[in-house]
Amino acid sequence: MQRQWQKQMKKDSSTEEKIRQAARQVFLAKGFAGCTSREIAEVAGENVALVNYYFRSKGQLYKLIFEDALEDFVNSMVVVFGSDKSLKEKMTIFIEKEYAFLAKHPEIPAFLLNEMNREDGCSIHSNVHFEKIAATGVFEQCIKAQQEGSMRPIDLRSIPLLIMSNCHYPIMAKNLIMHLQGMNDNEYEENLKQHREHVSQMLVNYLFPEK
Amino acid sequence: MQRQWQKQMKKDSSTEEKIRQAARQVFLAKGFAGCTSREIAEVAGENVALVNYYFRSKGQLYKLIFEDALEDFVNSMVVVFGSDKSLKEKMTIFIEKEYAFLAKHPEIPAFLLNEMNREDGCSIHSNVHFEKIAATGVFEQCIKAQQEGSMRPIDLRSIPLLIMSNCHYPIMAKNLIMHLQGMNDNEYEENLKQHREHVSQMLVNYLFPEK
DNA sequence: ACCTGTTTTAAACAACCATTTAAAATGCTT
DNA sequence: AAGCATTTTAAATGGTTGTTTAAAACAGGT
Repeated sequence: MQRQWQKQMKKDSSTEEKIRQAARQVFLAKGFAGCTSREIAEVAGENVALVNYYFRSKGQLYKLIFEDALEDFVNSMVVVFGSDKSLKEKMTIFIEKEYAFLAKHPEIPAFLLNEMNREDGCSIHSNVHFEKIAATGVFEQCIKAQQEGSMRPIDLRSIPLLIMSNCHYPIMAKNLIMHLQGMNDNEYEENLKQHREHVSQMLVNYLFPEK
Repeated sequence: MQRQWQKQMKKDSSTEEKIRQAARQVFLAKGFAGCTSREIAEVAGENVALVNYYFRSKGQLYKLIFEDALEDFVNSMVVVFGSDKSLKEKMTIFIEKEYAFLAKHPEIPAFLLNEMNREDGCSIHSNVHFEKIAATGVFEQCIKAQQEGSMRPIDLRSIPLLIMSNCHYPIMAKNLIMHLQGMNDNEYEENLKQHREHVSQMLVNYLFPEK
């Protein structure tokens, strides 16, 4: 007996959803081993047993959150690459959007990265994410640009790495750099704006050399 | 009653040192919350109680390892900056050495970074590390180069960030990138060599523009 | 009001955690 | 060989972990 209005309710404010959101918040902040089921339930304002009632186990819930975060992460790329701009424009826009996205979700890169390094971690068992990016045709666009000579002829696999390095690291390493350089939060955020411009210029200059 | 030869012994193969090394290995691989005292003792091949006997607590031992790793990390920078080469040369050499260092200690960047993001984590309570780098005079060298026009006049705090982003991220994100792009270990390592060249060229081109 | 399936609760569970204890083993000095 | 401090051990401590249980509360249909 399916009651549609109940299913709808689930996606909004049900206990299940409250726990899911609490789990996302806590897992992203502290990682799998760094938190407890009880902590998640507490943040959700619900009983501990409900975590297992709705999600069977802490690990199962974690997998769900991981896939969720990975999807957000990949989607934030796909949007830009799927447009019909030139490669140079796409990259400039992407860097802009990526910095904006990471300002809202600063924990995602480190979360995914750590999870992939965890032994027995949630390895990525399908290439659906890669295909999503490939489906935008951005790789063909690169090959064409390289043939035309407008783009530096480098291994295509190095390009995402160059971009991600310069977008993700400054967010992930905020606390490390801040402390090492004796800055405070405001100073760092201010510096980040300048830094974004340098990253943008540097990458464009390198990948699309003039002459 | 201090027995000097015993103190010497401690630094080599004593139980204390065995535990310290085991702790370093395990902490770097799994983080503080991701492992147990028993696991460390097991790797060291010693009794669990000895962890507390020699280091009082898991947290105390962790702090020791953290400082240790941070020092290695900073030292790997100081060596290069302290030489009497030109800035451009220093940077090229540094990137080379950093990639080599990280090939041997790939877990260090993520370890330090995560620790700095951990609530109640080992924040850096002294600026001795920063001063070690400053003492090489590399910052003055930068200012002079910027005044001469041989170096792009950007905020000095952005320069370490640019370099570290492009040196550390490709190591830290190995598993993530590998899985997303469907590569294997050998392919990634191969790609990394090319990538290092791009990083080197790109940074030099940007920071020391010709004309 | 009663039945029925779902949701929530407090309590209990065994397993494991970091740490402590007290006794045993070890090695050096005399 | 005896004495002594240091080192190592097995066992126990109290607390916390993820998960299960069984009963209670709640809902809608009849």
